[in-house]
Amino acid sequence: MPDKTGEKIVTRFAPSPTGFMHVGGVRTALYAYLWAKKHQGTFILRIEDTDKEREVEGSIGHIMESLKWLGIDWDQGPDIGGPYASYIQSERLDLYKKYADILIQKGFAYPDPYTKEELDAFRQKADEERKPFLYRNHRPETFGVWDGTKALRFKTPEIKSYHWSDAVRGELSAGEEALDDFILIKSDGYPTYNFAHIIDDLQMNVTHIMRADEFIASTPKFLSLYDALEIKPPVLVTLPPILADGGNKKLGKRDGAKDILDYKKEGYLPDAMVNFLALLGWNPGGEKEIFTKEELINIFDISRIQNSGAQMNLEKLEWMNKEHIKLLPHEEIEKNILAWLPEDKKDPKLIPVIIDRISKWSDVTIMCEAGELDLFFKTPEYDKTKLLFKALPIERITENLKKAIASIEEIPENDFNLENIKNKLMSIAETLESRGELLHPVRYALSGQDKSPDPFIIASILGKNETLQRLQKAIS
RNA sequence: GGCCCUAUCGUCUAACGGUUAGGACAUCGCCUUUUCAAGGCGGUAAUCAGAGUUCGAUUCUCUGUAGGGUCACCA
Repeated sequence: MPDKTGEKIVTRFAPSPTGFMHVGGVRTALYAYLWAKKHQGTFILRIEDTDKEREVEGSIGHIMESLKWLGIDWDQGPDIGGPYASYIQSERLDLYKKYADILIQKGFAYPDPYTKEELDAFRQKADEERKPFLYRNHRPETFGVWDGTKALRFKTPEIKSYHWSDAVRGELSAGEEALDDFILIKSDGYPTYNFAHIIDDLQMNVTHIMRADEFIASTPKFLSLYDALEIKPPVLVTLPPILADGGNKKLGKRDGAKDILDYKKEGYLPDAMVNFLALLGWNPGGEKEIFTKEELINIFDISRIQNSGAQMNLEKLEWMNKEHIKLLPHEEIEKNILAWLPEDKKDPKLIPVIIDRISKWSDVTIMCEAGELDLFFKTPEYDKTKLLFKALPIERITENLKKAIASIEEIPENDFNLENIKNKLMSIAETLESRGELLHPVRYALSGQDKSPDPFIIASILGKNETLQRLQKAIS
């Protein structure tokens, strides 16, 4: 491995600016980042904007914002520059032209004489014959000088079966059918991904290419180009696909893959997202599952990346986010809950009832919208028959409630806290046949709801005065 | 159709020839101060199928099956 020979590890994330980023892209970026950082190497952000048709305005900013949110910081990139600037492919056209000329000189590139219609006809014929379409079957005998108005094709030097090694998948191979004369430079002057990424990785000294497994099929084409250029390819690190939640289809934008920043909007923690994505397709082998970003950098290892696809699992993400919330200092948790509470409910006293009921910050909003906190702000209207506990007569319940009122009145205003309320109420409840016959009516009288936090915490939040008023109302 | 990749509980995964096949999420049950949540404890649940190699296969080989990728002037 290059890292053992002292060669500096250089990885890159090279998205095309065609819209938002989803978890698939983010995980590719994350693995590249973790591997570079683990070796004090360099992580590059490069924008592959060679398809002007598909480009979406604002994507680059969006991509950078997404990575920044997650703390995936790049050492070289479009905004901060670096020794190989520019990091935007459309600004590097001269470089591709230079290498295109080299290929032409070597006799490994030629202008494509066909029109789109002719090409489509070839393709259709191959399709009808149930054969793979191979351009090289139609390669012209002789070709003229490339003047830039036609597409420039790569003339595959040798048609053969390729065998190569992948850091994740091991030994891979493909038949000759995988080799073809692909386009290096399009007729609009922009290079294709197939050509540009190889030139860029070469120039930027990239040592490891993290990529999705859809590129396995075109690897022989790349290898053939490396051969023509007489350069050694970087280590290929093929990542397993991320599958849509509940299915076995690869997660993609058409399948409802979400913008990674939507998770931010929903109140997921970046560390939780990083942790979750790191473990989706890789794992360190132990039984520990909660890791900080720094821990991940230390233990990440490409040799333990998974071969097969992994389903995106929202429930596990939520669980993991909750675990990461628990890691936060208490003040931090309170600050966030308060921030997510609507203006009319920003009361620090509510935090104890909220804190265990959320797995992400937006759950605070959901709780509010469901009216779960309303009972703390207005005296509830309720069905008095529900005060009853099991089949006990109303007289017995009233009697219990009176005892509760009496005991609560004994608590001094200044000592009206959770612990004292609990002690007082429990001391009475213990004397009864069942604790429920006191606790249930009290809880219901205070909350007016079938489901609510326990009576002690409700009372402590309501305060002595309001607690007594509600209990009085129940027996009146 | 050609070429290629993949295959352990529902899901994410551990086990790099010998384990009662382990953990986590989810699920189910019980417990804890009534309900809900949280928490604790416990349960159900998997090696795709068939051959072969081997004293012994989840693990190695082959075949089949299933799923996926790819065959663009997209990346």
